[in-house]
Amino acid sequence: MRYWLMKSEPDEVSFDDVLAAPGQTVAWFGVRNYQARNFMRDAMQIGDGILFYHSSCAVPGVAGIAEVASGPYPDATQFDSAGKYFDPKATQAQPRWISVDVQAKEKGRYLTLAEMRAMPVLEDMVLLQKGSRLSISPVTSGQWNAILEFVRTKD
DNA sequence: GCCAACGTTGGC
DNA sequence: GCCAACGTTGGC
Repeated sequence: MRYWLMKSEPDEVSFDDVLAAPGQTVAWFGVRNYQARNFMRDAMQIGDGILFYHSSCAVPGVAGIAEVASGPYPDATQFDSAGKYFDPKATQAQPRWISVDVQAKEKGRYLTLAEMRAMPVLEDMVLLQKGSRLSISPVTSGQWNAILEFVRTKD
């Protein structure tokens, strides 16, 4: 059982979009970074915890709690020549990019990036390191517990 | 829109 | 294999 933070642009897929999806589950598509891909392919297990993070928006932060709901499988968007995630070097026989399914579990208090930076327990988070841009990053159990406690706090 | 930081590409 | 140029990310 591991924990992860996964970034999504809410204009594209927000946490509410996942909550509204059938089974509260969506395919995590569009990862085009090898390190992030390798986390999905090699390290993620069904049931791992996910911090669903909203990036590139007015108030970036953790929007909800989710869970890994499938093993890795080829990301369909790499084969769509009309789409923005098309990769001409990927083939059906040798896919380059993968997806996992993500299921929304719990929506509580929104934890902003600014609030995260103010929490000493989170100072070592990969997300908060200078220059860090990884769209999928590991989270320790200590970081996870602190964030879960915040998310479950009433305002 | 700016720009720092990072990843990828491609010439050599 | 080096590294400059370019493209992307993502906060502000």
